[in-house]
Amino acid sequence: MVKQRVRGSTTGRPIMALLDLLGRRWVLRLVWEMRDEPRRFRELQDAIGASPTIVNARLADLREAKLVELDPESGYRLTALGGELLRLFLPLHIWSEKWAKVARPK
Amino acid sequence: MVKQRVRGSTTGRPIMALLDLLGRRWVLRLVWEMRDEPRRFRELQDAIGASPTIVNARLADLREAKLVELDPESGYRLTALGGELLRLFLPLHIWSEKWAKVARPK
DNA sequence: GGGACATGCTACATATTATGTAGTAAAATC
DNA sequence: GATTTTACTACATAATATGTAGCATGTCCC
Repeated sequence: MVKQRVRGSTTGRPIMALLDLLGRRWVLRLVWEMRDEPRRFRELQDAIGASPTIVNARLADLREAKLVELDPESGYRLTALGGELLRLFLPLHIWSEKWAKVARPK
Repeated sequence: MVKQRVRGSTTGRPIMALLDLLGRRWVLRLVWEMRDEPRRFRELQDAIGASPTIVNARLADLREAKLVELDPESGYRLTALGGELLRLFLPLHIWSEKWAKVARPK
């Protein structure tokens, strides 16, 4: 699964590449599931309820992006870089509670 | 396109619903393209390079989530709520530059 | 009033991506 | 050496996105 360019972008600007990566199905959920501690492949699979095929593919994307790494001892975990990204996302948790009161998304 | 439940989640927790919405293809890009000013349907379509079918579907998702609204005078724009979400995302812009130096994602 | 244009949006055949289920291979544990 | 746990792959089916064409409404302009 080799791609020559950033999906959906001709600019190659980092923010576009990042939004593209984060916009792939299950990527945000995977990062979220790893927020507290390392998780095993099957744990992640069960937690998000996706097929092993796609869990594996997305973990590969995240590892290539240096956001996630596999520690054989403990499982998949966020890298230092991945941890930084997660911290940027943490405010979403609180905000989502407020948002849920206004909108009821499908 | 009616769904009974939040995709990929049985909990219904707001953060899961939010991550699900933001994880749909083109959603993050669409929000990003509206960051500065309202954009027309075709502008958005051209900017992100997706098909009108899916642009329309994602705009519908975003409108239903009260993050985006259509002003006939100026085009699609972020709601107050959508603006709040965007502000939470702005740090990503700077961070992505740093990230790009370390990882070269496909 | 009639043509040109911009608007949001739909139709639909094709291509891409995800699912669901089964299974492989290697290492650890009993 | 058999069972269990581990990451991961195969592959047929289903869901989703693409690409292209076009519709319907409104406004501008002569």
